[in-house]
Amino acid sequence: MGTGASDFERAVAAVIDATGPGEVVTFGEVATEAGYPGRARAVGAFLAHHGDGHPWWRVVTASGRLVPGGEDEHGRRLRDEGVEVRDGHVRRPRR
DNA sequence: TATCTGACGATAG
DNA sequence: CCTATCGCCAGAT
Repeated sequence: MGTGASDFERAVAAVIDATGPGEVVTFGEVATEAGYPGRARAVGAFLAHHGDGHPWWRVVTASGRLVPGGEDEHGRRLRDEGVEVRDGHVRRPRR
């Protein structure tokens, strides 16, 4: 076994799992931090299918936009950690 | 193998 | 703030 998850998924999961409460990161940031710059979409795909078990709610788009279709739950989770959420979007983590 | 889709990113209008 | 377009990659069909 060793072939289950790819290095990409493993690295991405590690970065997301390394985030702390109240901390917000973007998909592109996670990809870059994981060592795979430009794979922001792959990060989203990973969370969409394997996000369970990881603090996926701490990951938002580069514009601070929350998960489309799950803004209510996403925003609720972030607010629960002390993150300022405004109308389905969080204060831009990147300026 | 080709094509489509999508929890992305950036730029342009 | 919005849509449109292009570039990017992984998984599904």
